[in-house]
Amino acid sequence: MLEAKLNEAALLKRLLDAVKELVTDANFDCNEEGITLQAMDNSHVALVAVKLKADGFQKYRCDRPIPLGVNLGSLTKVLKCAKDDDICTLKAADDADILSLTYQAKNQDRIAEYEMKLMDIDADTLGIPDTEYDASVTMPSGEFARIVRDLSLLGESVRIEVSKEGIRFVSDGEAANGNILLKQNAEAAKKGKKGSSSKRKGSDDEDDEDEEKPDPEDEEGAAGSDEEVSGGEGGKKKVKKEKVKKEEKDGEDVEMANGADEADEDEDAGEFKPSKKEAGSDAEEEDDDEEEGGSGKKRKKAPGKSGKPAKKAKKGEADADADDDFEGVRIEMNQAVTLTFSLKYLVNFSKSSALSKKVQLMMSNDVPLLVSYGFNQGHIRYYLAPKIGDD
Amino acid sequence: MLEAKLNEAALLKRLLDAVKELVTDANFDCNEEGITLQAMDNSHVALVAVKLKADGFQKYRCDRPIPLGVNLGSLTKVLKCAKDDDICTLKAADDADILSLTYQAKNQDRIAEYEMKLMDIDADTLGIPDTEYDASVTMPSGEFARIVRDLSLLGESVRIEVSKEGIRFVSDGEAANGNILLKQNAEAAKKGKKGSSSKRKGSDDEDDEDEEKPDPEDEEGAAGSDEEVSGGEGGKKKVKKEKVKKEEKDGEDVEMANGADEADEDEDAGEFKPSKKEAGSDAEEEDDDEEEGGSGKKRKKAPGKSGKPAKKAKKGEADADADDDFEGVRIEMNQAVTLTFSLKYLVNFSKSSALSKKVQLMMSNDVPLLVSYGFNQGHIRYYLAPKIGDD
DNA sequence: GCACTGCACG
DNA sequence: CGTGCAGTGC
Repeated sequence: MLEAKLNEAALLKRLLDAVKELVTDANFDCNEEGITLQAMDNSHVALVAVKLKADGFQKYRCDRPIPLGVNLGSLTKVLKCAKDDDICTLKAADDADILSLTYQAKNQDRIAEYEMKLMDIDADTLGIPDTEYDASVTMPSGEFARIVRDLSLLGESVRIEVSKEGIRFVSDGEAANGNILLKQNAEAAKKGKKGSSSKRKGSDDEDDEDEEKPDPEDEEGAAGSDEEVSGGEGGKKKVKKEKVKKEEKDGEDVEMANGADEADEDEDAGEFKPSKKEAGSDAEEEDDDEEEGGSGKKRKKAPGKSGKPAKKAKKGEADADADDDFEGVRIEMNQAVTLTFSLKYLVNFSKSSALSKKVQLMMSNDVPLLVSYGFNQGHIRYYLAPKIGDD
Repeated sequence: MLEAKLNEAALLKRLLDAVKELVTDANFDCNEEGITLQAMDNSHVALVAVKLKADGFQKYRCDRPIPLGVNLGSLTKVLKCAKDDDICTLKAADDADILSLTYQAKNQDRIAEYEMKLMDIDADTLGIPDTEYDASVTMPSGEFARIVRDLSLLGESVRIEVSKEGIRFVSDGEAANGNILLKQNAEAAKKGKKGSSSKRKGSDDEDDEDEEKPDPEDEEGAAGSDEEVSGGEGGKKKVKKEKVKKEEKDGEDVEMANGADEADEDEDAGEFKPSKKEAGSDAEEEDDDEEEGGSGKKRKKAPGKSGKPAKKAKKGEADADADDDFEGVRIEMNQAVTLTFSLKYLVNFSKSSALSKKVQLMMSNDVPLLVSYGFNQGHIRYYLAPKIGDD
């Protein structure tokens, strides 16, 4: 039985607005740790991962893992019936094919109940490769949205170049070329709000639950992250373990083609290859890593990139952006990275701006880009394989 | 070499929004006086003329005349990448086939550079007949836009009747007829802000550079109008010289079919006939008038209509609307005029409302309507031949 | 290939 | 609420 009480329906509404264009149906996987959703987009090029932590709810109870197969269009409609500040309670029986949503006005004088049919969705939930990234850029989410929207007018893809200079977005189109350079704000380097100098790690990614160790300084560290990061706080915030394990889900992991860490299939950059749980062979690849959670770093297969001293990534905070009021651009990198991506997807990702004032881009050469928006209760992350060649 | 720095990208953005639906490609003709664009619409029924004065730029330099052949769709896209208040710099080498646009945030923390391919456009730039108009109506641009949009729902064309009574827009549609009468505001007559009674002329048209004589009382008189109008200030503001010469452009003038002044080809009301510069014969027609600028009145070919004592038209002001805060409808006329126009085009013209709070309609029987929006740095004008008969 | 309708964004 | 863009149908 699931019962999850959310203080503001707005969060769910925004999440669905962000995801519904990318995916039509998906499982909301509920377990005692919270609710996660993972899905590939319809053309299997991008991957979305949403996490809502149990302790972010006003009340949360989930006796045993339940996958709620939802048509996102339907859920969006139902959520439109909620006011932004309604208290929203989700309920489902263990065996249910129905999800109940209750909207309760804060002033108690209105209660609305909706019931939505659930569906059986083939869980092509996936194991997300645990990757270390060579570059992490944190910037205002609105700015990111604006840039990719702008460049999408000119061409199909954007080359993102991260260097000491800053981050540059370049698009070559038929009729026009464009390039936008954002320099790292000077203050970004010294803004050691969380202790170590520029290492504030300032990411919205609060690292997946099993890999990070809660960082006390972090506001959201309290949110119950139980994963440990590789380096001490000194290093650049490189995500040590981006591989999201298929927690509680056994055997359903899918291999991301570009997740270079486990298998060096960098050539697959063009598209993720989700393996259904039924595809035992593929699943195995990831499964071995699945169960270990406590000790961080597991699964860091691409050690070469982690050469730099990883600082104690103070990730762990879903609300990196929430707590970090720094307005500018922060870049943390071990080496320069240049990658090319489809703008169509980035534009889509950038719809999540409503969820966070900041966005974090994590990149390594030949590895899928991670675009991460963190908020108090969790995060939404997108993975997008780079284009190969430089088309 | 051209380098033009505009303090607000918004101006260019609005200009392109206004023009791009009418014309797909056009030359931006740059010379030391500024930048002009003249083009017929795709079906050669309407004509647009845009002027941006050199002194309206924060910085302007143009060593020698350069025509920049631009695809307006592409330029629109590139301009969408600018924020309204970005400082926008246009650059082009003399021989260039590339236009560079740089957007600089006012706060300096972002610099975006775009390069757009230019094209060779057959300069069917045209000489715009210098017409005296029998009636001039200045009204809020939003009101004009609303009226033509409304009437376009009912029918294809509108009959515009200007009389002492006011200005009336009449549309007869299949299912319904409509007519809207705007009376001249009483105050318009006495609002002798500039000296003579209602003659404030309040037009957005600041008359092309060489034809007007600056009128001291006019706020925008300073804008450098050097033409004199026929009558003394007492008369109605009739535009004495609407013929836009092809400044700096030699031989490229085209004759507007309906420009009745030179040749009395009123029968051509249906469509403009642009003559390429190659068409030497046509060009000559207008060229003779081209060079005289200082002494007003030149080129007043249709004296018959100027029978009334034309008041000193205080045109010359590009920012007629800018300086004229008068909110109502002002009519200045020598004789009643009734003309019928295609609403489709008027609706299109009215997209320029973003550029000016006021619009000026200039009409004479059987002559193309001039719809003029003035702003601080210049103007945008549209010419539309009347429908013949009363269909 | 063009036009119309629906969806999404500002 | 209005405008623009994309997808579908004719």
